[in-house]
Amino acid sequence: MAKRGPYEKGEAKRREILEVALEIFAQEGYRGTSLRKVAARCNLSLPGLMHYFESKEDLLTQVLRVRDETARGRHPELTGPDSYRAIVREGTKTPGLVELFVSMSAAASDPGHPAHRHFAERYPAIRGEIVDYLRRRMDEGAIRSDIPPERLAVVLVAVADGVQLQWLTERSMDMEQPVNDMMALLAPPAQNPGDTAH
Amino acid sequence: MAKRGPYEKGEAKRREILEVALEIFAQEGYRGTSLRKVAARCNLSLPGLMHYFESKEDLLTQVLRVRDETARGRHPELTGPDSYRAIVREGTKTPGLVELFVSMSAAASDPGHPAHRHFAERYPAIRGEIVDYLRRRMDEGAIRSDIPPERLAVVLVAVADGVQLQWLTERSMDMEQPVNDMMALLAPPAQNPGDTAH
DNA sequence: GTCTATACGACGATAGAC
DNA sequence: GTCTATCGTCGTATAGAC
Repeated sequence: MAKRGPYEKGEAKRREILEVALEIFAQEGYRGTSLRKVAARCNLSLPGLMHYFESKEDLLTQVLRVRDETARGRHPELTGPDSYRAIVREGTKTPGLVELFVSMSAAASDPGHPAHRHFAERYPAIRGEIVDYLRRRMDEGAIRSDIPPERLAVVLVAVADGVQLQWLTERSMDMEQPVNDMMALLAPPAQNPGDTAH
Repeated sequence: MAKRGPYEKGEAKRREILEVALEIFAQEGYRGTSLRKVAARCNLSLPGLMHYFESKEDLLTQVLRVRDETARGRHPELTGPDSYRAIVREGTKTPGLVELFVSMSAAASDPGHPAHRHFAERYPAIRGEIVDYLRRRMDEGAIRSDIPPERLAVVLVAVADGVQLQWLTERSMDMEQPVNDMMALLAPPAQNPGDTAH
């Protein structure tokens, strides 16, 4: 609102760059793709491209952010395992972006890396959503409640991420099955005779 | 045995390089550590170091292999979750090597990358060991058997890897808890009245 | 604010002398 | 087996046109 005039075009260009970068990484993979190549596809010189970003790491982090938002925004109605399956199904088609995600996870070790903040905020947010889902299903009695939902959320996120690591080298791997198995493990154990059974 | 003479010194030097590299990556992290720095600590020039390896990627892959072997070799008597806990406890002290592992996982996407073969062989091997463990515990009745051990192994490896990803940005995270929770989830459900109960 | 041109230092890789 | 020298490319930094 407050920003008008010159900002308008710049912001549009910035988004264009991010989308082009996203596309290139998806097609040709993140490794071996230089910023000069990205700049060329935007009809820009390298410094021209860097005018919009503080560093390469900054650009990559924003690419990751855009990827996250669009992936989730495409299926806002899905929740719980359904949401996971939809996201995984798209990840299968863009291995380069999965590679980017994993690479950034490693780079984000450094607290000074811009992606550090990104992951530090995203993980709690994602786990929070999962906790909400789990609590709801626990109240319904559809999920065992002997382990607190906060701890289960850590496990579920780990399964989702870890499966991607295996899938990167074993493309034949079914990324949905492990999460399905997890949900099966979360089914409540057989009730004791005098519990809530009729 | 068969290799004598010139090979002897070369092999020793090669191992020395790998150990020095392992040490540097553990201390200063894998990123921002150039091969020239590794070479310097070996009293070698860069080409002198590269005489022993085909490429940087090749060297890194071998570092990863050495790390794997020594980590497992240090606790050969442990099995199942105990083995995992021991390995995790060492990983906590060397974040640089965890970072290296995750980075290599991403790079190994490319079938032409030397680490691709490494992971392609290691994952089935690790899962195989887990399957053996699970089968043993299933026979004892200590673990539920409604999901085949091969599928559970995928889930368990995913949890182990995925927890590391979260831990890289959230160092306060307890890496053992999720695996403990997984083991709790694997406990057999309460038996039906007419099962094997006396 | 937007962008090009140019240069810089460091990287991994390689050729060839010793 | 190890070196010096050099190459091409990377991300980055600065000067200045528009």
